Amino acid sequence: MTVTSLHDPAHREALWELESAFDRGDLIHVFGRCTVSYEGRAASDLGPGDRLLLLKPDGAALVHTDEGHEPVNWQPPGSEHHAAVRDGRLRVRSVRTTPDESLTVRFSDLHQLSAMSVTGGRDLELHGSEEDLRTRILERPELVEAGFEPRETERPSNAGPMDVFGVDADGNPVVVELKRRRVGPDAVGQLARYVRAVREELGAETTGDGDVDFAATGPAPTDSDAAPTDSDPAPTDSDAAPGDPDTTPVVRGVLVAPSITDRAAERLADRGFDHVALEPTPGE
Amino acid sequence: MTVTSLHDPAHREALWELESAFDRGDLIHVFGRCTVSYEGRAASDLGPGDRLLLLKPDGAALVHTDEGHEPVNWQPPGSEHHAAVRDGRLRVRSVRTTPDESLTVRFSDLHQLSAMSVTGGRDLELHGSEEDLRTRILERPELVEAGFEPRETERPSNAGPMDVFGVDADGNPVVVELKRRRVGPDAVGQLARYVRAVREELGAETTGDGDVDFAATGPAPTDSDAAPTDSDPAPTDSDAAPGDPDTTPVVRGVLVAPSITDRAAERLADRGFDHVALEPTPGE
DNA sequence: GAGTCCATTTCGTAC
DNA sequence: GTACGAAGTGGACTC
Repeated sequence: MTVTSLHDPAHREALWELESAFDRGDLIHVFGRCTVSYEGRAASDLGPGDRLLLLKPDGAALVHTDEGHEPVNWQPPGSEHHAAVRDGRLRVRSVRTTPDESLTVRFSDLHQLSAMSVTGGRDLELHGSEEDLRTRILERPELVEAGFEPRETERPSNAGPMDVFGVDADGNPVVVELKRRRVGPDAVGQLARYVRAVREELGAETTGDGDVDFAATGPAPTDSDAAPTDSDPAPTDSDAAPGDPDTTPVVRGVLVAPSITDRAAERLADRGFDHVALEPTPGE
Repeated sequence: MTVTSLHDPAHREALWELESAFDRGDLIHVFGRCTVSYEGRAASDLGPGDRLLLLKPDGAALVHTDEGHEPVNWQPPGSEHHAAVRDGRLRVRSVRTTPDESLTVRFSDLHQLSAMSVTGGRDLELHGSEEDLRTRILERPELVEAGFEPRETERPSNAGPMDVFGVDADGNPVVVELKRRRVGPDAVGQLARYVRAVREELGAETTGDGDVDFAATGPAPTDSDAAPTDSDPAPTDSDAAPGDPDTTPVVRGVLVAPSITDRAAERLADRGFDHVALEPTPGE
């Protein structure tokens, strides 16, 4: 028997079944009229209504109405479920710590209670993620631009790890930020942080260590010193190449995403960065 | 009768019940062994296992395993549910457009099917959100700092709407960014965009329109956003009146959040912005 | 519709 | 545990 189901159970009857379902590690479904209150990172109250309460053996609790993708209230995995009868009514409380949070469901009517034993795979194979985009680029770097050579992924920096780090055809360092979908200005800010970190590194260290031979200048000039590539003959507003090429470390920023918003494009242009339109998987 | 429940139904029996439950607008729960496949913005496959499929009358579909807060697969509200029997097995498909996406659940075994009619409130009263923090500040501006005067909320700008805009005791414009919880460097970037936008506005328009009388500087230099660097040696806060007070519009940035990460603090200092530690609701 | 930003985001992962 | 970023993010709201 993999499913135990009670129809319109008495509250105390439901309590017994709940307790034993907790012990069995079942997935539990309680449908009935209830109020819900939550207190923790925030606080909330929900008046009377019919809802579905899902209690998982890993501690997760979900309260669903008949609308929406998201549960109206919930408790994350790792919580502890407790059931009791107070004033003749079933009360289910799910509690966790760090942060201290508790979810309380008070039932006035119980329509159905089911306890289900669950077996089988939980691993999802997902395609089209940012990781797929990275793989695609590492296998075909020319999709970024002709002559691009990836050198590192998740390269650490003061601003955190950057998605892909490499060099262009001219040997200039290139920071690549990947997004699996259309992006707004925030992604440009993220890219800018990484580029800035690399510029500071090169400016500070003044070392051409490793196989990438960068000349070093003083601290990176104000900005907008990205190098125009041949294929990109006019970065909208780069007051290009002011100083001696020999002493100019050009750290470029490239945002790879299927598309970008206008505002993102502006910000990208401000910084002298490039956008490469690319999807995580080769469409069709 | 608010609940219809079938125990170990035949697949065709389940199909009939599903169809009529769709018609009734019921909340539907199907528990059984199944495989799941999704295709749309991304694509995924899930091997055989016991799962709970929740079908809502608004078009939402959720596939839950016995673990996790998040459904392993889903379809958002607005989708259309279709059920059929293929090769003697129940197949449920949920489809939507814009973007084109479909979720397919193929059952090999049906353990239980329930259809529930749902009535009652769905409105949640939530406390402790960013909006509560804004309300708190508008009612007690001194929590930001002595002499602070809020002038506008959701003030529009080139960089989007800023949470709170006002002036400090010296009449300097202040951009306030609110966060209900501890924040990282991204929030500083967001604040910086707004401050930059206001600076450009003041620089560009050179008009003291409205009741706030700001003088104007030249337009912000090319970058000024990502390059605090050397030329901008950490005006820790209110580097008050360096030049002629008459021609110096000091646009300040204030991040209001319960706490911030180290990196965020660095970035904040770089920009010369301030942090005010404040919770959405008065503690206790 | 697209753009922008909040969220009790959740989730994974590295430090 | 904290920090940081991805997500089929979802959801609300504006333009």
